[in-house]
Amino acid sequence: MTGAARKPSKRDQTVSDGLATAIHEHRLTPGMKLNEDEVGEIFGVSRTIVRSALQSLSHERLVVIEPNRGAFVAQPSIREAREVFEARALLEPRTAHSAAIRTTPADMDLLKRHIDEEHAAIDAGETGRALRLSGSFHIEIARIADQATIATFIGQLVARSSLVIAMYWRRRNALCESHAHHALLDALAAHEADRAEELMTSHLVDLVSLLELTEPPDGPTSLKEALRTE
Amino acid sequence: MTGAARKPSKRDQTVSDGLATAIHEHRLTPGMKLNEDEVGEIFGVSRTIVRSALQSLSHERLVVIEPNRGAFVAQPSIREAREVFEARALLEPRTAHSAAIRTTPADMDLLKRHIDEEHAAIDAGETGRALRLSGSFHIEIARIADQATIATFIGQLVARSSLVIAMYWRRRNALCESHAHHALLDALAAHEADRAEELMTSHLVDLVSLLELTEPPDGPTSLKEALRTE
DNA sequence: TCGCTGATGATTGTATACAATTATTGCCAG
DNA sequence: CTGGCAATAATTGTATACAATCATCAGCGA
Repeated sequence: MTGAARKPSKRDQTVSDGLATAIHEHRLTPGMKLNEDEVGEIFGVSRTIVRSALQSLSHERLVVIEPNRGAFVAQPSIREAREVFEARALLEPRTAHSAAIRTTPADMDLLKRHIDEEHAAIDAGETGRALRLSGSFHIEIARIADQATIATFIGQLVARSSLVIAMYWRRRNALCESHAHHALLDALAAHEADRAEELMTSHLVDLVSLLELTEPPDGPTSLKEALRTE
Repeated sequence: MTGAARKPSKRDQTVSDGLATAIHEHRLTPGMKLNEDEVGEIFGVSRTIVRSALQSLSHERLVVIEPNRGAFVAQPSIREAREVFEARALLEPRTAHSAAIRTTPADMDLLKRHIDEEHAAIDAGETGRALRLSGSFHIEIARIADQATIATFIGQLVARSSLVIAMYWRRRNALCESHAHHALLDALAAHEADRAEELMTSHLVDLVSLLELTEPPDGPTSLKEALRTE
């Protein structure tokens, strides 16, 4: 349930969802090459479908397509990383505000279950899954705010954040942010919109502070990529 | 120069730019069917390219792809229309703020020339072109703000606004908004960030006020569309 | 006349074949 | 042994062919 959007005829969606999930869970890491034949064989579809899915992901900036060279998992620059979180800082707090006003008991149940899953994933050591769920939490809030357009943007930003985290999050001391999510949950439950807004703001600030956006990113995945002059 | 983004191998871009421009200029109106063979023949490319371009436009919500039925110019609902301008209200004022701080003389020249072109188009009665240029003005400001990520979002919103205007702008008494753009220009030139922010806010409010978002939209383009039960 | 059903035609969905481009490897001159 | 170059292989870009789905309409029966 990443994003309820257009419908490029189902099979494209399967492939791009599969790839997107793998990226969210850091199983596909920045810079990796996505060979069309290979991907096609994995999902049991032809290159036509794969190309369609890759273009879709490229539009969301999860993948970069270099003409005649192929598709690669995106490697957001430090600047891009900053921009992504600046955009989130612009969109998410107000969205949390709106969400706090509209949160229904059903929404609360969903969010609670979400956090539980997140904890379970952390306890089970499935950091990849935990990370993806952590992002979904933000998307869920955007959905509750009932602003589909903004929710779409936030969805894209969360997805890109996953790449940023993969590249710039050096200190991997477990996702300590679950506390922040809990606090947000409380504010939403109490319909305290202003508090929710503030909590979201500081939560995002915290996230950025956990990144190391002053140094160049990790070395590339493969030697080839390392020695490319681009 | 609508958007400097990914590069799906040049030819897709040509087609999708062509279609997008036509939509911006209201030569393609909401609900129109975009037949793949037809479009392909017009641009001299195969359906492969056309489909790629259509998917791209569908991702930006300018086009809606209905599985097994084809691609149509999007018909934003009243709700979508509101959301688009709410999102703009969230993004553009702060962007104008940033832009005011960073505007260079070169930027000013560009914006001035832009406004001149806009006026020329209005005087020449080319309302379509005027409308497109009016949108580009906003995009230009986002570019000046030097936030590529947010600029991309604004670009999409401006594009969708064009559809909203096509559907909901009943009173077509010339684009009187050029005054607002002039005022913005002045604020940018003077680096008065706060004023630029306020001007942008009120400009967007004005724009929305010119729309009629209380009634259902215009009748469909063709009888077929009219009688569809969707 | 109205409504249903089945055949026909048009359009989209997918796979595959071929062309163009890029990457790799082996070879030879220096 | 090194560096450049040419041949080969691998991969992407595009067009086309075929399959699947949907729209249209004629024909039939009520």
